[in-house]
Amino acid sequence: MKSLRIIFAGTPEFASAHLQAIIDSQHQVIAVYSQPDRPAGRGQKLMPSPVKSLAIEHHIPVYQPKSLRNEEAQQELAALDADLMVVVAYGLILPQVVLDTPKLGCINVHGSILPKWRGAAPIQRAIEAGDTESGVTIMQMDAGLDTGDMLLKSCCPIQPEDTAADLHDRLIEIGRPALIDALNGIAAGQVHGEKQDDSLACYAHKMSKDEARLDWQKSARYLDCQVRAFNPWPVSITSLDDTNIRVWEAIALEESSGEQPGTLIKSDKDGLDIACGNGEGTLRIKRLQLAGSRAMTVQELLNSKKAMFTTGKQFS
RNA sequence: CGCGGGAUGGAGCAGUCUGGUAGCUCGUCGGGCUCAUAACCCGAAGGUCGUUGGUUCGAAUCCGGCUCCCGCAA
Repeated sequence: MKSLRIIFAGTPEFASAHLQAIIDSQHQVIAVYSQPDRPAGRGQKLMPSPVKSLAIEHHIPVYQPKSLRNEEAQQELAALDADLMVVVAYGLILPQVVLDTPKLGCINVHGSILPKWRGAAPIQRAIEAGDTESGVTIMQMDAGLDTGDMLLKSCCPIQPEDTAADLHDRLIEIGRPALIDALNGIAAGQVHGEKQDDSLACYAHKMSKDEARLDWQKSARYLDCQVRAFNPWPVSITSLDDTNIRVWEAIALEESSGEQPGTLIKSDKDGLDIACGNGEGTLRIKRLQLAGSRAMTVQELLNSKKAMFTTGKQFS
């Protein structure tokens, strides 16, 4: 079977895991594209992306243009003379010129079953929406946002307690072999694209901190999903006594109390039970984090902060 | 030098300002009560107070260096 000369473009860990899979395959990664180093972490130190770090480890040349819209970057890419470009969570828009540059075009690994959840945060939005199934789709890229012809799909269930981190890891597990299958198929000329049905499409908007606050008017069922979708980032928050509390783990209970939404109705080792909107259940917080401290279970926290969580108090 | 909080028995914290040989809640172990218990009662074990220098008669506590953790901001 023919070995493809591949340019890999990606940035976060989801991408680096797929890069590793190609490195371990018979195909050859001739160059890596990743977003420019960004100030990250405390102290705003410049941090290389996971993809860049892995590429350096394997002595693969790294390119970090701010954009692929200018000719200089495009010529640089053309000079690499690649067969195919594999794009995974790169974060830059590829102009048509770039899509046409590699002999076999560009393919993308996307963390959803397209056409559902096109866009930046498919994993998180699927969990937030309460989906019971997810997967990865490998597609031939075109100029639209995740609108290209689908080459291969691999599905998996979403468990009721899955966080975005859990699903992320699972999609990596199924994404790696799927990508290699697709590459082998492409190398053998045996892959055929399938058009997406645009009428079934929906969009997964980028996660933002602004939507992280729990709205106690909403149902327990939804808040349960939100907490899992926002874990590990940006992490749902709520407030008590004017201090922010990050909510790492919570579960919806069926029972409703009739109390005002946001009211703490029970507080013990099992968790903090909080009334939700319109008699729509109760949310039990099981793991949370106060400013300056690590995330911990309610049981641990109550050993010292019992007074902070007396029943009847209002979360906002 | 982006702003800020923190490091104390296995866990979560108090004590630090106003230096004087360590306390709370929980866990663990033993015993008791009970038909029984995750409940209750009695008792016990367990800590070089992150590290390193300094001040002092004496430092968890005051001063300097270092390491690590975390919130904000990105």
